Amino acid sequence: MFTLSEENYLKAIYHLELDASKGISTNAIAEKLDTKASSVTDMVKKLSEKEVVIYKKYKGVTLTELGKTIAANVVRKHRLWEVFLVQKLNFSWDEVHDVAEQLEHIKSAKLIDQLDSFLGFPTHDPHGDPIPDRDGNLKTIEKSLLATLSKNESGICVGVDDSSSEFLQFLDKKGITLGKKITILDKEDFDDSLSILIEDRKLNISNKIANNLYIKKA
Amino acid sequence: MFTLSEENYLKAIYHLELDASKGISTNAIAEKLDTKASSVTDMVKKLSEKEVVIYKKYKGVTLTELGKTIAANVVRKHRLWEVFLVQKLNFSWDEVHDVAEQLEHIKSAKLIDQLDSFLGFPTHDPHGDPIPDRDGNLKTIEKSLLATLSKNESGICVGVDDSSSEFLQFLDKKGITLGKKITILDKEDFDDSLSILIEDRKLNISNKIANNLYIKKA
DNA sequence: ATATATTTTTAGTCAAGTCTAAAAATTAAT
DNA sequence: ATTAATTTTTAGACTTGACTAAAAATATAT
Ligand SMILES: [Mn+2]
Ligand SMILES: [Mn+2]
Ligand SMILES: [Mn+2]
Ligand SMILES: [Mn+2]
Repeated sequence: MFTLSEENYLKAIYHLELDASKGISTNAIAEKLDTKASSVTDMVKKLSEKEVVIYKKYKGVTLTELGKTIAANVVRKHRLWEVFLVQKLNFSWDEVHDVAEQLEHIKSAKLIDQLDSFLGFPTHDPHGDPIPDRDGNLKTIEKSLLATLSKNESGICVGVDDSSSEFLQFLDKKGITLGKKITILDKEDFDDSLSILIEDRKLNISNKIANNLYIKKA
Repeated sequence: MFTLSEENYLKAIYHLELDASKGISTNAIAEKLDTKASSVTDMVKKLSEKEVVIYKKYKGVTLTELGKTIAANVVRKHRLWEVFLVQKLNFSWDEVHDVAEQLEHIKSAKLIDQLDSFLGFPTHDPHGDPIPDRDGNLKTIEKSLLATLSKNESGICVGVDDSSSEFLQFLDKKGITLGKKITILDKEDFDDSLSILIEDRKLNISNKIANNLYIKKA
């Protein structure tokens, strides 16, 4: 059994490994968990003892298969709870993360299986992130940052990169939500801003926004 | 903000105060929480610092109004989650307690309000225990132990005293569930066992069982 | 290649929560 | 009213997870 802290470390390493081929550095973990590098070193030794990470001094850390499974399961729980909060309890997508951070540590296999079923076996959370299955596998869909699309290309908005509540609330204000069709009308070379058509409405968005929105090309 | 441990102590004291007029003893709390008296003394001092209990050395402890409110809210969460597990996730009444022990510590006012609403503002949990409202008030219904009813009296089964999973599974096996009508057909002086009619079925039950079942008299 | 900067680890400390063993206070029994 | 038994508190220690400051290792720059 793993403590709340251990689970959070495993999850952090899991997320960091998704876009990093080498071993994960002490500092990277410390930054992600908003803690100190010395604390990370301590914990990483303990996780290594428990055989959920491989750790060589000064060389960074990688998850073992067991570690990966445990981390994926925490992520699975986090995302299923987020779906629950949005679909059943009328939370908006910018309100769910902090509560899910707590709920992801509840221990009960039956609870999570039944929740999954109750929600109709969702494949993605409210931010478009994939939900790992019971074995920790996640099927990623083909998606591109809106900023990488060319003029006249179009697709469906399927996710966000930054899921801070500030960004999500901004999207709400602009009427940008998952599932909507977006077409690039024009790209401005000067500041890389975009003129887009969202459903049937015209909108100008900055490059910063376009770099945080995922589109599944049509 | 209160830690998980502090919440568990407050809840234990809350439950103990329900049937005890004097101050709650260190030992009683230790037994309820399956911990040592010395640990209780330490924690009780801390709770006293935080003004959620009144504590005088060797004199036991009582909850302050603030302490009562916090404890009642934990109980509210515990029982609402139990309802959720049974009504929405198909748990049986003997499976919910341990998971609810974890869920009761999740911190989010919105979560619990929405859950309450989602469940249709239930007044009682799956074991017949009342659910405190947002202010910590609970309306107790008139109920009597089955063992105290006289021959030919009848009523509805509305709760259990012992809610261990062993007892609950025993009741399941005998077909005794909340909401069913029970009539006393006969009482055996020799061993205080009862012959009862449950709905339209005849059943013999021991005094031990009858002392753990609550009936709302017809 | 050597010096400088950065990263990582170690060493020592701390708070929360628990424990055991011993001392002190209270309660019960003679 | 003493003595004996029980309950409660204190004292000291341990574990987890964090921190600061200093030392050691690695990476970068001249
Ligand atoms: Mn989240
Ligand atoms: Mn998410
Ligand atoms: Mn319960
Ligand atoms: Mn209950």
